[in-house]
Amino acid sequence: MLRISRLTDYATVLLAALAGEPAQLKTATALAEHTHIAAPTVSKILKQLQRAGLVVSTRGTHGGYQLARPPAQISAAAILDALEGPVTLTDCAAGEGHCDIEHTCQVARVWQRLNLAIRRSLHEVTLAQLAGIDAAPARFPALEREMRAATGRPPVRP
Amino acid sequence: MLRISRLTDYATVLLAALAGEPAQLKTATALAEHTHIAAPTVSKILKQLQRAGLVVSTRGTHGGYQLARPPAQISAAAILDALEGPVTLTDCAAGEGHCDIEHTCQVARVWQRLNLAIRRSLHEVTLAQLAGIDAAPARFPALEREMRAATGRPPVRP
DNA sequence: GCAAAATAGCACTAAAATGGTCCTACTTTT
DNA sequence: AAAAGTAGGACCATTTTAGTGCTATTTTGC
Repeated sequence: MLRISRLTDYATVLLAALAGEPAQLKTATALAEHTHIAAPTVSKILKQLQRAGLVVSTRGTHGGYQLARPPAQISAAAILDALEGPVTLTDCAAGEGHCDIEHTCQVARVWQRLNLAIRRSLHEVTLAQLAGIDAAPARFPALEREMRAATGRPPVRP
Repeated sequence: MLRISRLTDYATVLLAALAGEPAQLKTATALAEHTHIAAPTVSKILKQLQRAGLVVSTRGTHGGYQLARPPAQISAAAILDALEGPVTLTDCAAGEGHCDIEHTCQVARVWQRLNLAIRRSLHEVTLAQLAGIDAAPARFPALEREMRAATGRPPVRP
């Protein structure tokens, strides 16, 4: 849990490779060689990314793939959505609660809220940062401090 | 992805039920009836929670389970760890990078950092909040604002 | 106009994680 | 000794995930 699927990880690596020279077309096989990911898998992922509008493809002899937007304009959330669709932390959340403890059970509510917080974080991470071509590294420094302020107590022990 | 397994969700519900009257022993079957989770599954989960030290068990005729600590001292991170072990967002992270783009590829690094931020958030959420018996609701308000400050740019579009 | 080089889309298979069940052993109380 | 409970492990079914293969379709170059 709280895991990124391997294909999604591959996708970020492929996009990072494309982010190197955003203007240049790269073929699926070239990307496969460069990243050491199996060629059919690369193909499959690029098709999904194309459908999601993150890369544009050119067919024909000198065809290939390139980013649809500059790396700073592509968020990690967009990549995850492209590969895995919009995901929720739990499925109980949207369902009709048929457990006896509905009224006292905040569980689903809290998960959903946390889920939203995570999605927002993902939204702030850009491909430029993932690819390491952005001067400003991705940082999440104040999360802990903020959480503590919000919950009004010192951190509990694990 | 970014999903909590159903068993982990069940575990939080069971713990929330136990958090109602922390002093009281509850049997596995009683919890099953109360939460509408299948009895063998409840049993299985409680065993795992016991091994992880989140609940204590008493055997014998009037045995049962109860929380090992007050609800405010049990974090969501501890629950996840108990059910799923310490999780990483990707496995590439700890491995020896054998892709050609190592030097320019920050992918693993960023994922790890995000993973850490999420874990810290989970660490701040207490069972008391999950169970709704705490006056202060779990909130993650400033995450977005903080991220924006950290990355120094306006939010990208999805 | 035809061949080559590329992507597009689909279906299918194999493997792994997940969820759930069952059975047997141990412990405490009556 | 019996009953009520937990402990632990083996086991199976289902679903999800990862990967492969095949057949179009499009563009370039000769």
